[in-house]
Amino acid sequence: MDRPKRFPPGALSVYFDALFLAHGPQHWWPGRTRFEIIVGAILTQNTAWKNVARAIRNLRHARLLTADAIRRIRADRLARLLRPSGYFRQKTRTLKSFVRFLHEEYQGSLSRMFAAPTDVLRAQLLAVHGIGPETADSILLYAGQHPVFVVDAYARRILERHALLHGKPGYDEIREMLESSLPRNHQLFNEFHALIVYVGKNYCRPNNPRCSQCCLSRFLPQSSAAIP
DNA sequence: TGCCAGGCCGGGT
DNA sequence: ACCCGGCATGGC
Repeated sequence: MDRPKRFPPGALSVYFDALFLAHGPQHWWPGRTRFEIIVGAILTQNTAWKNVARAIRNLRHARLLTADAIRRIRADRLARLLRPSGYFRQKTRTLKSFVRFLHEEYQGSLSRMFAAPTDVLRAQLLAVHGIGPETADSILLYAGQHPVFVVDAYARRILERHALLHGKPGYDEIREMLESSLPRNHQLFNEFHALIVYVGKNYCRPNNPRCSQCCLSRFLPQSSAAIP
């Protein structure tokens, strides 16, 4: 069992500084409460945020942005409200599963839940139907301030574009590479992931020649900076 | 008009 | 251990 692979020393820190200087703080995650952040993390699975915002607005108007309210509401009514976010039957089931878990394991208390050790809570979240690695880590980081790096499609694409991933690393391998190449600081992981999403949305898109804007290659040794 | 968006699961090799 | 189809809506 060897040490996780790492990125070139210092490269990620310099990249982060450049992104932050260029684009400023992103104030993530969008959401007024921890529970709303969790709901957003579930609803945004493979879905444009604009659609998620609609569904969250529906929940807010129906006063359903608490775990207890979601636990008590009928599934068919919840599903109607979630409709704009897509996959609404799946997401109804996932939300219901999460609040049941929260109720049974932590008496419905997010404070108690987030007081659990990161690795324990991560495993528990992954056991909830509909919550996978990215959703679990988004919940841990953005709602709970646990220091985990969220690996999403944007992060993967940017790293692949710059030939920083060798072979076909899985989610956890990429996450460990990122976490072990940076100070383990939840505020850094928060801002870094948010900036990656910003750059991914605006520049580093498939077939976009302006992908040079995502800049990562400028901060790497020539040997690892080859862009496909 | 098709293609895509801040994934995840289950069944098949 | 991978690979794939299904899940669904709204925007560009």
